[in-house]
This record gives sequence, C-alpha cells and structure tokens, in this order.
Amino acid sequence: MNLELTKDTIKVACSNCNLRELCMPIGLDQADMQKLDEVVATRRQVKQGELLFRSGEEFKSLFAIRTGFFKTSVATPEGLEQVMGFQMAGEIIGLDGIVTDQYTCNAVALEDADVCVMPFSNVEELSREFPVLQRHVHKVMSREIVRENSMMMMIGNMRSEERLAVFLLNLVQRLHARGFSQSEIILRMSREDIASYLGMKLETVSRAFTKLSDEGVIEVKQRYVGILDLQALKKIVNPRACD
Amino acid sequence: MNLELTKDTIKVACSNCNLRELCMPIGLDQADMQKLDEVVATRRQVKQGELLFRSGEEFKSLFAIRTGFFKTSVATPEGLEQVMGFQMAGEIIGLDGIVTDQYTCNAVALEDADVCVMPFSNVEELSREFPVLQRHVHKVMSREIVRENSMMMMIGNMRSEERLAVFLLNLVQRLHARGFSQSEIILRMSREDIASYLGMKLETVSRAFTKLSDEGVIEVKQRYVGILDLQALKKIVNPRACD
DNA sequence: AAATTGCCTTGATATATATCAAAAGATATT
DNA sequence: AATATCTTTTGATATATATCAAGGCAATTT
Repeated sequence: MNLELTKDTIKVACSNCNLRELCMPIGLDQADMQKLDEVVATRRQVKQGELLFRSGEEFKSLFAIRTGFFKTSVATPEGLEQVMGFQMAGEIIGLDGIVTDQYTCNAVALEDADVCVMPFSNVEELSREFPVLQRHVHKVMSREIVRENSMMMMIGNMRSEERLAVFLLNLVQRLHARGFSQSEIILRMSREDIASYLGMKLETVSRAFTKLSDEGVIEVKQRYVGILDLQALKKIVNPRACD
Repeated sequence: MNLELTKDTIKVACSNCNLRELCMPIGLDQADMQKLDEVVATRRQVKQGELLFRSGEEFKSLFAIRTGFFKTSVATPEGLEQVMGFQMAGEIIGLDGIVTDQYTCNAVALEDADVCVMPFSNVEELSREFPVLQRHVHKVMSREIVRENSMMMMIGNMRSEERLAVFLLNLVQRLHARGFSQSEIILRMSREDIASYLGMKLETVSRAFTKLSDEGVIEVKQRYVGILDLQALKKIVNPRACD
C-alpha cells in the first residue's frame, strides 16, 4: 500500500479506533479486523472552513469522519448553494463520487476535522475478500438512499416547524449515539445552512426556532439548542403517535 | 441455485437480453457474461396495479425491470402517499431494502411488467468474483444517491413550473435512451402521483401543465405529452444556459 | 344510450412561506 | 474601547401554492 506520511497524514488502525462500531462491520475477530485496517490509507486533517473535496474533483476515496463535522452541498444553476447533508463522526462521505468518478458535492468542514482516507480501490479489494465488509459497504450506501428518501418526504410534505423538529430530533439522536447529550445541541451550521437543507429560507428557520422556543419546546441561545420537551417535539412531527 | 419455475417465473439469460447495456456492466466477454447470468434467479411478471414488493416486507432480492413501469412510494405518518420515484426498463429497484433487510418502499407496477429477480446473495457472491460487476453495483447505488440529491435540490429550490419541466425532460431523456421518441410521452402515472413526486398538489401540477401548454412549449392531451419546444423547456429549468 | 366512476381542469379564496427592510446581537478588527 | 462585519431576529408586505368547490371529459358499466 502506498503510505505517504506527512505532518497532515497520520496512520491509525481501525482495529484500535473507538469509532469502529460506527464505521466498521460488527462481529469481526481480531485477525480479520487487522486485515481490514488496510482500507484506510492515511488520515487527513481538515481545518474549519476548508474543503475535503469539491464538486468535479476526481473521485479516488471515501472518507470516514473521525472527528469534526461536515456539510455537503452543491451549487444550483442560479449560483445558490443547496445543502445535501451534515455528517459527523463515524459517518462516510464521498459516496456520490462513485457513479461518475467525480465528486458531485462539495464537502466543507464546519469544525476542525480528522478523516480516514479510504481509497475506493482498497474498499473494493477488501470487500471481495471479506463478505462482511462487502455487506457493510452495501448497507452504508443503502442507508444513504433511505435517508434521502425521507428527506424528500419531509421537504415535500411537512411545514416549516415540522421540518425543524425533524432536523433537531435527528441531530440529537445521532449525537446521543456518539455519547453526547440527548437534550442539548451546539449547532455547527448557520441558519442559512439549515434553511437550505430543509428547503426553506433563513428567516423562516429563524421564525420556526422562535416559535418552538415560545412554545417552551426548546431553548435557543445562538447556536445552542436545549430540548426542553422531547415528547412535544416528537408530537409536532407526528401528532398521532405519542411515543 | 434454487430455481423454482411456475407460470409466473421464466428464466432468461442476461447474456442474450437486449437490455444488458442498461443493466449489466459493459465490456464483458462472452464467457464472463454467461457466468453473470447466474445473478438472475427467475423472472416475475407483475400486472398493472400489483405490488412487486411492499414496505416492511423482508428484503431478499433486487429487481431489474425488463418491461413495464413502476412507481415506488412510502406512506407518510398522516397516511398520505409520498412517491419516491418512477422506474422503467433497465433500472434496478429494491436498493432501499439492503440496510434494514426490509424494503422501505412499496413498488407498484403502473403497467404490466416483467422483472428479473436477483437474489441479493447472488449479487454479492458474484460481485466478489467479478470486480466489474462489483463496480457496477456500486455505481448503480451511487447513481441513486446522486439522483435523490438532485431531487432534493429541485424540490427545495424550484417553482412548480420548473419542477414539471425537469420532470418531463428527465422522462423523455430516459425514454429516448430506450429507443422511444424524444418528443412524445405517454404518462404512466396520474397527476396526483406526479404531484407527490414533485412535492406539490395535483391541482398545481394541472395548472403547470396548462401553463406550459398555453406557452406553446408542450402539448397535453390527457396522459399524452408532446414536447413542442425542447429549448424552451430547458430554458425554463435553467434560463442562463441556452444549450 | 344513459349512468356511474375516476381523473383532470378551472375558479375563488386562504394561507404558509418568501421577500424586502431594518434593527439587534454577536464576533472580529483596528 | 470603538468600529466594522457578519449573523440572527423581527416586522410588514407580497406571492406562490394549497385548499375548497364545482364542472368537464373519458372510460366503463348497466
């Protein structure tokens, strides 16, 4: 494997990574796990505001986020930015590049980040050898398809307040799965980013925040969001089911 | 391979299929092609209005459409239907089922259809043996991710007329790639289906049709749509570029 | 042929969100 | 500390689309 070490690229082993439950297939023995360490060629650091990859750039690798927070987006024909998603530790980005051998998105770090570079040739090679990795890769891609399905549903059917509620619920759920609070969020993205992601305008996002805040469902102070009433938030999304 | 033949299931070889350029990897020799015939276990016929699979059903197989036209959709919490896509000959459906081992969509035939049943275990097994198939599967999934990206962009940013224009352009383009007219479409779906897919209401779709028709860009007679001015239709989507 | 049904179109009105504009808070700069 | 810059909030108004309601058109049934 071509392993070039610079000050920006530090090799780490997936087998020792505390995120392996998120990134890697489960149920591997130590020996296999060590073989799978080879998917990752290098690590790369991305400072806040910097691009991990840009639309049109040649696709070579998938990236597993170790730390940090990313935004993926594309430019619309009119020159606006459409946010496609927000990604955090343990998540894989770059899947959009496979089909045309070019990334279609820009991926920008919303906070200092550290990613594992997984050359796609490594992924494919090891996938052939390890069915469990193969299955894992397929699931990761399928999950992204399903996620986008539900985004389409949301943008097509929900009102602004509901969309914001879904957005916040999804964020806390993912953060909580990573050991963070299930009731507090520090937003890494601007209101404008949220607006684009949810298919609305930033003013509408702001008003939706204010509304939820006035209703006592959440507490908002800049980019801090506290979930005061989780049930109420869920009820906004789905008034029927009161789980 | 478990190959049960009933009156509904007829085995065919991909190597002789006239859709192989759409479904299968390109650049295979005859021998490899015949090996890959094994991805397809059986064929299945689906009558208009019938389901190929339903949400919640156990995921076993992907399906390659040989003939016919499908709609995939999910039910919203409020009991409405959200259309996720329309699929035609040469396209693969069922990818959403991989992640949870259950299909998340309903797939209903909008006209009598004939599909190749590809047990996912076959797909994975042969993918390990044939890197070119492996790559193909990855591209198919990545393409779906990118397609949904652009749907999100469209629903989030475009106005009703633009959305309808994109929809029609996409349809003719795909139909033309399959040897059909590049200026005439027989819509297989209702106005309501289109509305759901595009994130609008059926009345709005109807008005958008009328508008485009009044402007002389298209000709509409029920489910027949004639493209009278392709350039104008493209210009509605992207006023800047006049390609 | 008349009647039923389903789908589509059209019209009138309501409403959610966008747009335009300004002020208020933060953050960074000098 | 004061100034400038950027982000967010809030208000007033405009507008695109949704909603409600009725009528038209085709296909199917009786």
